[in-house]
Amino acid sequence: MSDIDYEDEARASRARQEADPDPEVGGIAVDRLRSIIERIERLEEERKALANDIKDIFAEAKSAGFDVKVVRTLISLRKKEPAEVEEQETLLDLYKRALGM
Amino acid sequence: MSDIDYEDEARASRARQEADPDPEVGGIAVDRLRSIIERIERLEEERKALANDIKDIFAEAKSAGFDVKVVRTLISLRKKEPAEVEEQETLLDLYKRALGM
Amino acid sequence: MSDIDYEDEARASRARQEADPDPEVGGIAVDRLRSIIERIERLEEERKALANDIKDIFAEAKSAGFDVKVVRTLISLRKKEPAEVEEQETLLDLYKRALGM
Amino acid sequence: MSDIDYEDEARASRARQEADPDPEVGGIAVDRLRSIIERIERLEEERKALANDIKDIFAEAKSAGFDVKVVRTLISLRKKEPAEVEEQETLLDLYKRALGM
DNA sequence: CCCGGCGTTAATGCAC
DNA sequence: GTGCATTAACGCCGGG
Repeated sequence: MSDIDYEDEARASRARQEADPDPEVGGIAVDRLRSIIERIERLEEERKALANDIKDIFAEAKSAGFDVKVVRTLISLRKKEPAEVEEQETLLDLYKRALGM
Repeated sequence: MSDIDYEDEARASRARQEADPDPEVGGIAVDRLRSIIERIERLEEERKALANDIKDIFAEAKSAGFDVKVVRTLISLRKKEPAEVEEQETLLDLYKRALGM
Repeated sequence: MSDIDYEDEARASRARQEADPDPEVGGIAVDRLRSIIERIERLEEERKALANDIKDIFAEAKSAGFDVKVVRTLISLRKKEPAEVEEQETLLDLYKRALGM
Repeated sequence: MSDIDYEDEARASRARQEADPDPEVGGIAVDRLRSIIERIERLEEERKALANDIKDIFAEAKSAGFDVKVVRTLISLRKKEPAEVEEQETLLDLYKRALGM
């Protein structure tokens, strides 16, 4: 363990931020770390907001009488290459027949 | 199975979209479904863009010498109530001691 | 916070384990906790072993020329009620037609 | 698309299973596929049974007054190398201090 | 008894 | 190609 007083360091860090081009605490580039974390947190908030919006739309779909699971399937199909989808379906049928299903 | 010709229906649907306030195909409120799916797809694109932004920042963190896994831990800790974190840590220590760890 | 010295308690606990029918450390039923954890760990090991076995079989399937993804789909279909599968497929077709897909 | 009648093939396949060392349906090694799927399904059943056992033990832990979440944390810590855990904790503390947390 | 939320787990895509 | 990290699906759990 280091004997640096990090509380004091933290206070001092803020005091010298204009003067020091690369302030460090315990060998850590404080401002860089803080910037990284805060940008990520901001973006995650936006992501969460979008997730909520999407959830709301699924709820709307449900209340409009659509089968939500099927709507999800449809969306995921639309993401894929049609040729790929066709290929997989063909193989699935083949395997089913092989098993007598 | 219905004997409606859905191909024709699909074409007809597009033709009468201005006139018909609630066009349906096979009992499905087409415009409603289309709207739902397109809005979700749009939001998912935005979500994906944000995910990429976040990934870039983690890459930046890594190249700046930070331990990405620890940065993640830090961010997740910041999301939680401090009291909750403290409580869990206290219990964890208690259980560890009980087991002689 | 308790003022019990857990280090001492831990040592004492080991000393009295034969004598005490319900040994506790810091209010924790030590043997109960240890039993719970060890049983879970044992079962998780078995689970992991089975997961490896399954992975091996998928690898075998792949090297035998089967499309692993399709095999997975097939297995998941077999888990579901046929009526349910049929229902979902019917709805999916209906939605596709509604969207002119 | 092939013009083979898979229904007939499936019936025929069962008829010749003793005689034919490598029966195929539509180019698929039927017995091989069936074997793969059935072995996987069997192993998955065992996996599910183990998962249930584990769940029961967590329920037991809960009713014995243990904090289930903390017990999970404890188990996951025990899976990791102690040196690794120590390293991560040290870094986490360092980063926290750098941020004045 | 059903529903939504949460946590876990399997599946996909990405980076090395 | 392998392993890892993310993301979507599933099942359990608590609340209405």
